[in-house]
This record gives sequence, structure tokens and C-alpha cells, in this order.
Amino acid sequence: MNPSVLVVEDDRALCDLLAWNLSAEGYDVRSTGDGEEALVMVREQMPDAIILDWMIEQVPGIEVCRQLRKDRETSKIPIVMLTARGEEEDRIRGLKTGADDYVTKPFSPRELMARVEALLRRARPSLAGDSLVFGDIELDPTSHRVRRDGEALHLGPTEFKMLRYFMERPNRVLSRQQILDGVWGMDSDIDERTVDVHIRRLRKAINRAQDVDPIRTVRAAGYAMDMS
Amino acid sequence: MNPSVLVVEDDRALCDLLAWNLSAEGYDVRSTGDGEEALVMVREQMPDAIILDWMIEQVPGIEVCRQLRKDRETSKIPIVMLTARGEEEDRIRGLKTGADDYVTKPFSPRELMARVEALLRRARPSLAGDSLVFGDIELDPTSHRVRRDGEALHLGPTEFKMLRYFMERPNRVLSRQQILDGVWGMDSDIDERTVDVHIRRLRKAINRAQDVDPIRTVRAAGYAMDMS
DNA sequence: CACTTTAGTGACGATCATGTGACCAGGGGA
DNA sequence: TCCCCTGGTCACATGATCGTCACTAAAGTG
Repeated sequence: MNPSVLVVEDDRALCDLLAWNLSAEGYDVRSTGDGEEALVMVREQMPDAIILDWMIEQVPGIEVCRQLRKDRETSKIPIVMLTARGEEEDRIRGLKTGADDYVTKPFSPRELMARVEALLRRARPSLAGDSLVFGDIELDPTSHRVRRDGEALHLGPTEFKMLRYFMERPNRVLSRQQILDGVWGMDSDIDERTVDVHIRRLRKAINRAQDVDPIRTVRAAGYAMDMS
Repeated sequence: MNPSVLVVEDDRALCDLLAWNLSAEGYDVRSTGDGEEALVMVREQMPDAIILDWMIEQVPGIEVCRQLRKDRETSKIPIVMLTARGEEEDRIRGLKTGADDYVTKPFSPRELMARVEALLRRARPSLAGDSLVFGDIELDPTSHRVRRDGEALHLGPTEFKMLRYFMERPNRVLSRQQILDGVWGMDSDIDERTVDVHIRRLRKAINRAQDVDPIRTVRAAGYAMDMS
């Protein structure tokens, strides 16, 4: 998966220029000229980096920056801001607000590329872990977090244990009894049908609208999670 | 312990100016005008950040940068390079070599300060420095001080130990028992629920009105403080 | 197709875990 | 000594989560 970059710039020509250059370097690029929309897009797409013009419609860049820094989910995304030459005060305020870098207009696209690259190089290592990965689903046992396609999912304790049980045994059909033993413990005297209900809850939690369900029902046998 | 910065700059007047400004901001500053010596000093002192002029005696700045990046020990130290206006090629080569930032001469000291600060904020969590940094929260174990966004916070002794325990183990879910063991000591016979109360007190102490709570409750498991 | 078996689904009451404010005890400094 | 800060515990409020059930839908079977 290529690193993704969101470009927030209301000068259409400049925006396209950036998008073109970034794409050529192998980034997935999205763009918008509107601050409000930018906030929405960031939350939807969780880009790996953001290029943010300081002077855009609706919402000043600094405000967008502040908003993003306030939210736990988005506060760690590297932001490069674009400022007009000579606006030193803005640059300082920007950096203090939490921008990670800036480039002064006019600038060379190559230079901007180099800066984005430097930021990504610095930000990325934190993404690595000893987590279980299954297609686009990622489960980190130590931090107890589950993500699909990068988006955080909320699972209850039982659903979490169950998903983990499945992900540690991919492509295997697991009987309800096995699941009960593995998730609830050998000596639990719980109805087998309860597993069904939890399977349902798990499906509900991990499958968003557009997703395919990774859990396969095996009639008269149990359930399995497969790599498709 | 204050963050330390090494200034590598052969223009004596500029060097002193930088040193003076950085000291005023509370950094420990060392300086040299020589590239060879710079390499030695970095290894001896392991500064938290380096400000590196691109055009210095003996060894070109880019070479110093390359050397530092080669060594595992030093490769993570943020480097800000100083370049003359218009040397765009140099800047790009610099960033590609591993510099994290640059400032174009002539520059305002305030801007440089802001950039160094931004870099430290970003780089520190990975360093095992004296002072722990977690987003905008900073904990200094030796002086027993905690700040958020620069503003001093008041924590009781227990809350302080607890915050420290968390900050030394970012992104991990810590059970109440683990927290009791780590903060109170292995042999304490304290009710697990007491941890909850202290978590509450800690939250109250570190979160001001506008802040996001860095402590995540993991139902049926414990608490975690996360970075990403 | 009619019938049987198995799985999906929504609801419900019970329980559990955590958040929250209050209380009291101990200890150190004024 | 007295008072203020702090720490450990408790009781209660508040949701979140759980296990079960009754009913429906779907899948096999002959």
C-alpha cells in the first residue's frame, strides 16, 4: 500500500501540480480546496501526511491544523504547511500549533517532495508492531486495538478475544465447542448458541458497509475465517 | 534535564547568537565550528538535536550528516541544516541524506527556535532521554515536574509515579495489577479499584478543558496511554 | 414441494466494569 | 498542636456487555 497524502489547497492549478508530482512519486493523492471538507476527508481517509495551504476558503489553515491536533486519531499525522513568502509570524504560529514543516511559496515541487519524504520516513516506524494481520484487518494484542483498513474499530472484550482466536487460527473451521473452550475457558457451561450471537456481534463490529465478511459459516460444523 | 543542542557553525558571531538564543529557551547548548570535532562531540554527548551549517571547515555538512545517519546510535538525532538562500539543490540533497529540516540564511532566531522545538517534540518519544515526552505532555523524572503544552501541572506523588509508569510503556495495555506492582510495589495489598480512583485523579490533573485524554480505558483489561 | 435442521436476528433483563463524589485517616509542616 | 494535603476505600450512578430466548430466514433432504 502506497503512502497517502491529502493536499488542501484552493488554487486549483497549484493543487493539480502537486497532485501530479506526488502521484509520480508513488503516493496516493486526494485533494480539496475547502477546510471543512479537509477535516472530513482526514477523518475518513486517515492519510499518512497532509499538505495544507495556510490561506484557504472557509477555515484558515491554522484552524484546520489545530482541529486535527486536538483529536487523538488525527493528532499524529505529519502536516506540511504552505505559506506565502515573508509571513514569518504565520510560520512560527503554525509550527507552534503543531505543523511539522512548512514550505514557502513559491517553492519547487522537488523540494516539497523531499520534505514530505523526510516526514514520512520519520513518522512511519511507529506503525510497525507485532500485531496480527489478516487482509485489511489488523489486531494488536499488546495495545488491544483493532483496525480495518487503518480505521479504528470498537470491539467488546469478548468480541476482541474471539477475533484474536480466529486470527491465530486462520483458514480453519472451528466448532462452537472449540470457540467456547478457547474464548470462555474449558470449564464454562455456556450454551453453544451463544457463540452464534457473539459471531453476529463480531461481524457487526468488524464489517463496515463496504466490507466483505471474513467469517464463513460452516453449516453443522462451526465458523472459519479465511484469506480470500 | 533540559534538552541539549549541538550547534555546528563556523561563523563565530552567528554561532554565539544561536547559542545565546537557545540557552534563553532553556536548552543546554554546545558548539563547534569544525566538522570532525562535531562528529566526536555528537558521539560523546548524544545531543537531542543538531543544528548544522552546510558550509563548514574541513568536512562539508552533508558529509557530517551522512556519517551520523550511518551509525545506529546517532541516526535518530534530528538535524536542522542551515543553507544559503537559493541553494535549492543542496537543500534537496540534504533532506534526502537524512536531514530533518533546514532553515535558509538569513533567518530569524525565533523561527529557528520554533523549528528545533517542533523537531524535538516529534523525535523525543523514541529517545530514552531523561525527560519523557508524550505528545504535548512532558515529564521530567529528576525534577519531578510535569508540563502539558509548556504549562506546568500539579500532580501528587502517586499520580506522578503513575504517569511515569505509563509514559515508559506507551501503547501497552496495563492491567490494574501491573499498575499496582509497578507503582505501589509488588507486595502491596491494595484494592485494584484504587487504581481507578487514581486514574481519575491523574486524568483530572493532566487534562485541561481543551485537551484530549491520553489515557484509554480498556474494558476488562486495564488502561493504556497511546501515541498513535 | 413439504419437512427438518441449522443459523441469523432483535429484544430483554441481569450483571459487570468503570466513573465519580465523598469520607476518613495519617502525616508533615506551620 | 492544628491544619492541609494526600491516599485508600466505599457507595452509588451509569452505561456497556452478556447470556438467553423466541422468532425468522435459509439450507439441506427426500
